[in-house]
Amino acid sequence: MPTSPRNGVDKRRLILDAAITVFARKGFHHCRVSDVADEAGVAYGLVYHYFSSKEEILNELFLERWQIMLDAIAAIDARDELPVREKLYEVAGFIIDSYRNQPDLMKVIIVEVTRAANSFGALHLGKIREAYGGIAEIVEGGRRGGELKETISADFAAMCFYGAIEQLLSAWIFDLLPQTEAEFERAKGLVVEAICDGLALPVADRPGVSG
Amino acid sequence: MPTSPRNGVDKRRLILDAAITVFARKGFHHCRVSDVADEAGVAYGLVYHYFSSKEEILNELFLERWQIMLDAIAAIDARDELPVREKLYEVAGFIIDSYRNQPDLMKVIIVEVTRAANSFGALHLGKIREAYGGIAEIVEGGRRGGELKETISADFAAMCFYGAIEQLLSAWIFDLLPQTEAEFERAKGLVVEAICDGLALPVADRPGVSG
DNA sequence: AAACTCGTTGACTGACCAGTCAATCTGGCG
DNA sequence: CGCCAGATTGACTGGTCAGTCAACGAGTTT
Repeated sequence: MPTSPRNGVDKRRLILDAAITVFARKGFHHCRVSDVADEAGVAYGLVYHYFSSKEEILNELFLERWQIMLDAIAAIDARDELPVREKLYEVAGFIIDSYRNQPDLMKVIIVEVTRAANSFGALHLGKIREAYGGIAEIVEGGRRGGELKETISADFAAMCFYGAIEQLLSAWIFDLLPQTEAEFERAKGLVVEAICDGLALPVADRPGVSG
Repeated sequence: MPTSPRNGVDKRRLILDAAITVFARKGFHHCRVSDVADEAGVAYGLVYHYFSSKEEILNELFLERWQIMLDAIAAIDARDELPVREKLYEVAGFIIDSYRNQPDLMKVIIVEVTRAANSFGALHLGKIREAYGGIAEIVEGGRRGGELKETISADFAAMCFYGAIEQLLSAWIFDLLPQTEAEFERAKGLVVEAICDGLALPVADRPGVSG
């Protein structure tokens, strides 16, 4: 797996970045390896010098980014001084910022990997499960601390939380929701509020029936 | 678009059902049209007698099922006597039962269509948007009736709700959660509780600090 | 029974494309 | 310089597969 750049340019990185663009634009299955090579401004064969197959490129993109997220989740959970709600806010914030900074990459990961895990190896399923697990850890901490209720299992709660975030990203990816800086920031708080406090108005606050 | 069966058997239906099985097992992109034909016990060419392309089969499967769901959501929303919470329970129940009764079909729809809407025409995006819209209508009704809070928009709330459910199905599809009758039933209530009441323990109920 | 309709068959083709490979280039080193 | 290692090139191949099509067959009509 050679990595040393001939001149100042890391061609391997160039190919990975080109793949992000191309996979995001045309979809993994609808693009050719030559599209990636062209986008990278590199000869067709060079792609196979650095990667053993088209799928390995996708693999690499996924694993690289996913690991960063797993580490971030673990780091957030380790900050014992934070209340759960803020930990969850940090997690939502991290994922949303990931999309803000690298929308194409996140699009590829969500559209081509996260929901297509059957086409790929069990490797990815394991990694995805780890993310659930990390969030579940945070929830578990909140339950132990008496901040979260016990009626909903940590795993189930983590799933709802992650599901809401992924749906949010999907909505952005498919242009069903506006993508402005303000919206990104607002969404962080909203998703935490929705999941932590729920949608229901507390009975005490409800208007009288004759209202 | 011919439909009349030669003998008692509707070959078109046979092909559609075979496609569900094959798409679910190998994935849309990783199976051949001949796999579908074989599974249906039908000649290769007959597939093209009833459908103009491989994609049209997937189209048909998606639209057929999705429309049923859209109608169900609208029907649930129309039952004015129900409180929002029960409407949402009905929606969650409908989708979960859809998976219980036709796991392969739901797997295909979620894995190949719902999250891959970029590969397909805007037709599907519109339909998916309609589902969000239908749920948002229900939420909107709940807000008008003073049952749900106003701080979270109906669209955003609908997205969280649908996202949680889809993540739940995904977890079943990829075998990350047990799939028993009891689990299916329990999940219906849990997802509504999580989304309506949230995960947080009301402050009043929290144990004392010196607990 | 001849003619017609249309469901049904499966071999075939034409295009596409992932992956290979032999040749070429470039820079470093003795 | 002469040689080597590794980066880079792009034409080529081998296999795959979606979609076509000419022929066949089983009812139906006249």
